[in-house]
Amino acid sequence: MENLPLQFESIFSVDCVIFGFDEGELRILLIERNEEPFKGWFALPGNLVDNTESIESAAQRILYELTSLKDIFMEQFYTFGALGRHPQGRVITVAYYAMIRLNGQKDVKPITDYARQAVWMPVKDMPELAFDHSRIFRKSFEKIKNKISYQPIAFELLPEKFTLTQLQNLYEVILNKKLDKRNFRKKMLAYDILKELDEKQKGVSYRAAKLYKFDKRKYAKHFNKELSFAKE
Amino acid sequence: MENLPLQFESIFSVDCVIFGFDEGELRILLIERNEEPFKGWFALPGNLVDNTESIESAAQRILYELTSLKDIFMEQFYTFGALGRHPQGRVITVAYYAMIRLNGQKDVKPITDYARQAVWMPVKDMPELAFDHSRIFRKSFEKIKNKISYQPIAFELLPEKFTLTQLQNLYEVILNKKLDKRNFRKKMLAYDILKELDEKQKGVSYRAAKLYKFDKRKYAKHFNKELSFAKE
DNA sequence: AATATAAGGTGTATTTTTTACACTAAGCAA
DNA sequence: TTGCTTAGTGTAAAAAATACACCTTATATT
Repeated sequence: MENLPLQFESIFSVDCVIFGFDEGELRILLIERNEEPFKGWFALPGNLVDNTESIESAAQRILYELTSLKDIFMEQFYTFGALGRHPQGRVITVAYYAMIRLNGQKDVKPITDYARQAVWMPVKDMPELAFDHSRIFRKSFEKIKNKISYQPIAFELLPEKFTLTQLQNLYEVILNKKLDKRNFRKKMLAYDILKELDEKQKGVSYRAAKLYKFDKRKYAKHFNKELSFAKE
Repeated sequence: MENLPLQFESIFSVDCVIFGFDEGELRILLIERNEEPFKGWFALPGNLVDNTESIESAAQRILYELTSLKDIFMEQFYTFGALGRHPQGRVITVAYYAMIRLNGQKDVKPITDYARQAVWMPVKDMPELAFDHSRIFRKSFEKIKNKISYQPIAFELLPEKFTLTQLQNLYEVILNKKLDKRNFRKKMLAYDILKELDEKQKGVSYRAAKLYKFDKRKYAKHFNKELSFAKE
């Protein structure tokens, strides 16, 4: 952090891993590149950070330009700076992830013509991505997998009103394992962060389930405390 | 990650938060700056990353130049890129932390003259640091506090042979709370990552305690599995 | 109207983990 | 030998995690 020339330039970028959940499927938001290198490849939405903006606001701006999504809260999870990661030179990228609600369809359309399209790609169908984006994606996935185990972040992916079964499905998809229905419900309800609504599912061809809402206030109360050794 | 000029420059830096534990006290490694800005202030060891080195190796090199420490395994924990963090312009810093063993004294001497000295500063006596380094330090401390709660990383700070009481003291210092002796020992031993030695403490003016060693192989075995929801 | 279908919803017993809690043992020093 | 200081130990109670199976309810089908 020293010996600086009085003026300097920087090449930083941000890349965004945006998770969505739809029809029981976990998806992430990709763009199809319309520029070399990797023209025609899928990539994470990402671009260069200006020297006049914070990294966070760059992430917001870039995500908007490439997908039309606005006001998404993203969390930084790792910075990638290996030497060979961009064919044209040294680029260090700060990676962010977010989990968002796909109410029916969120329109995702690039505003610049620099991405040909933006798509919600099912995680299970992920192609090889441009640059080292596959690696970035894998790291983000580990991150949320880990985080969901001790913090109920999964709500951010669900519609505002959801059933316990939907919630469980989401956990099962992210953790990639079956969970016991009774134990799952017991545990979730014991956390006391769900509000049971007087409403039921509609339009299903079987018995409709009760709907729940996530209760932010209670969540904040409970999940400031930590686990395991810190518990005592 | 696009529209790159064919050549470009970067101003990245790394900052290192190195934890040590000595005489029951948690310390971190600081340098006293010998250059403007913040000449005479204490700061985290850090400097600019060359375009020809990976961030990790830059961290190694810089730590060596400023403190003579070599071959320290550091873990990246956050990237700081707020606009005003360096008075001369935009600098994005990737921050690393490490926990190391202070066998008696590790010599810490700057090799460049760009730091006047390097010191092991007790965490409880920390002065306000240069730039936003106080903030970086606080974030690193939260990180290890959190991590120690589910992974026994504390061993890295202790001498190779240590007593259970020393280990407990360290936990207490990091977590900033008293732990129950019997429960602590029970839990630690139950993890089955300690090797009991046939040796005792020497040179103490009271009953000598048994010495233990950390068993890396067993550690690796146990701590690949995760907690809580992932347990089932 | 009766039946089939598909998911919703519920409880208990067992095991494991966490917590709370206090005294004796050993070694050194005076 | 006595006193001082830390080492070292066990048990009971509470809480949390797990394993496990059937009846209920809404809709669709005949």
